[in-house]
Amino acid sequence: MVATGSGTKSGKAFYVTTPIYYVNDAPHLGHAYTTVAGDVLTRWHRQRGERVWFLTGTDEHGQKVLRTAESKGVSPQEWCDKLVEEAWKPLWQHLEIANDDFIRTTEKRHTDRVREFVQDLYDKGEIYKGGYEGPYCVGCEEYKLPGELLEGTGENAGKQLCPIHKRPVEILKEENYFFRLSEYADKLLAHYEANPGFIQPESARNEVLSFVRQGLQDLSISRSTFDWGVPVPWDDEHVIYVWVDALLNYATAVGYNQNQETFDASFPADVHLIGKDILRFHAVIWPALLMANGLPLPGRIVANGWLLVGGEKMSKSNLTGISPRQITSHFGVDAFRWYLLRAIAYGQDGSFSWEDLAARYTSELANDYGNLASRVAAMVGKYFDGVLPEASADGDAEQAVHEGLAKAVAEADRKIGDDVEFQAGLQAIFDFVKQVNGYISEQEPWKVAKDDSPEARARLATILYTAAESLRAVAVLLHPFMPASSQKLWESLGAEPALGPLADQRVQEAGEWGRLPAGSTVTKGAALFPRLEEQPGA
RNA sequence: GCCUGCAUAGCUCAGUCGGUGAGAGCGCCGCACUCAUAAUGCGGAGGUCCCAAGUUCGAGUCUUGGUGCAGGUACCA
Repeated sequence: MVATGSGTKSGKAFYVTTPIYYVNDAPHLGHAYTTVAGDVLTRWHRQRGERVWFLTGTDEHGQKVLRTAESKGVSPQEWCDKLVEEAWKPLWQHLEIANDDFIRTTEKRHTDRVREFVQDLYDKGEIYKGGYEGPYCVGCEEYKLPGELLEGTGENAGKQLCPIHKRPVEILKEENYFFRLSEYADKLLAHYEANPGFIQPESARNEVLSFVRQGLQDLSISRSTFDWGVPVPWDDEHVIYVWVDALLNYATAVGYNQNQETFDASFPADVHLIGKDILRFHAVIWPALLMANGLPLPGRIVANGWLLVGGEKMSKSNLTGISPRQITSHFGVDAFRWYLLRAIAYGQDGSFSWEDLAARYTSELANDYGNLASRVAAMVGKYFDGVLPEASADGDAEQAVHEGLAKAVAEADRKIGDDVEFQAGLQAIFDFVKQVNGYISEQEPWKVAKDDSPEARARLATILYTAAESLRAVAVLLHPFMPASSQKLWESLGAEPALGPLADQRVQEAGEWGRLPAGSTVTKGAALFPRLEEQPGA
């Protein structure tokens, strides 16, 4: 857990969540994608000086976990403990995820509050006991909708068949508790209407709109066929439906019904980051539950797309592809974090490939960015003995760089901090890197260095200061994405003695020209992103 | 089946209200340069804008049909 920004503002924290991941198996690329996005978003806001709360965690109840545990011959709690401690938490640590809390739905701080929340709804008349009767497939172990059934033929003539198992379904009846979701359709639509940015991206919003416009049915929120879950407070025969249990983590983790002060300081979330597979739960059921209990609604739900690996969809049921650690062991954690948000427009589906990562790494990280840092540090060392000189001869070329930086900072802050569009923000930052490379090539400091006249020395000093000061800003802007390499650059520029720790640098001030003082000690360290020659088979 | 969205250079994608010869990055080819991680800068080649018909003075951009792909069609999560 990492400390939040020091620039505490009065009022509510900027509260961001990832989904709590279902611990049926080890984390894969898709989980890492959403979690990295949340980490970058919150790190960005911390560097804006805001108080931030970043929550992630695990969803541990439900039939699937129970079954998996049984098949492994352990209790579900043991199974969850093992995965959380040996797979999930270590991966987030490895990826430098600076979450402020990690909630597990099996924790007492969660389960007690869930029971209270559901009891409240029950007391308010939002929950009623009802029966569900419908066609049930024994093979699938779930109810089917009448519309998806097939007409039987031959020996099954006249019967209806499960579309998957092609076996006759049985009509089963089960008693359940239902939440009056149907009464919230209009209220939800009104909220979507009044808050156009509530669901991002636009395509996700449209899907939710068309779904809710068709009308909503009440939601069964209890299960009685298995017991791995939170018992319904007034009826031990039932456990609370895992999704209701899971969604409530966003409230229970920040002190719902436990610590009003903490709760008010965080809740509701400003941004719920999710994968589009769980859009409906977050954009429909979750707000309805909050409305029913008189709680405020989140700022927005931002859904990311599918990650396609080798042309195949990456999902919880399809674990094909590459593990996060395989990638980081070759390219490093920074490059991994950067690539996910650089290569794919957040919200759209995107393909991940080893080849593309290798190509972008070489071109953008090694050649453009890393090499820029390298050439600048080398020249300050060679021509000024590693002491950053003063810029005393600014001209039009320098002015263009100053303006380019201001523009890059404004664009990046708007795209990343406000719009949750990482790709566009990174684009702005890397366009600036390209501009600085161009500036150096045009100014040809290595030629200016051959002239010993005072005028030439002043020009040379100005060129190198301009380049180094540009890098200072880049280190600040890239820190949320690539903490380790940015820190290396910060040290290489000798920025810390005068400016303080990198994590404390404000994005708002990153574009102010001249922050890195002349006299700073510039050292050329190891390459930020060494070229990777091999093409190891994935 | 029904609903929605997408199909633009080798690859990944941008193309606003329809209008001068269709764009970017990467890759490829050439030139310049040598401070730097054989890096950088400049230039070039490369496209029947999925197919067909239609509206229009004019369509990648609108309409209809077709083909292909993706997603949704609620309580596994």
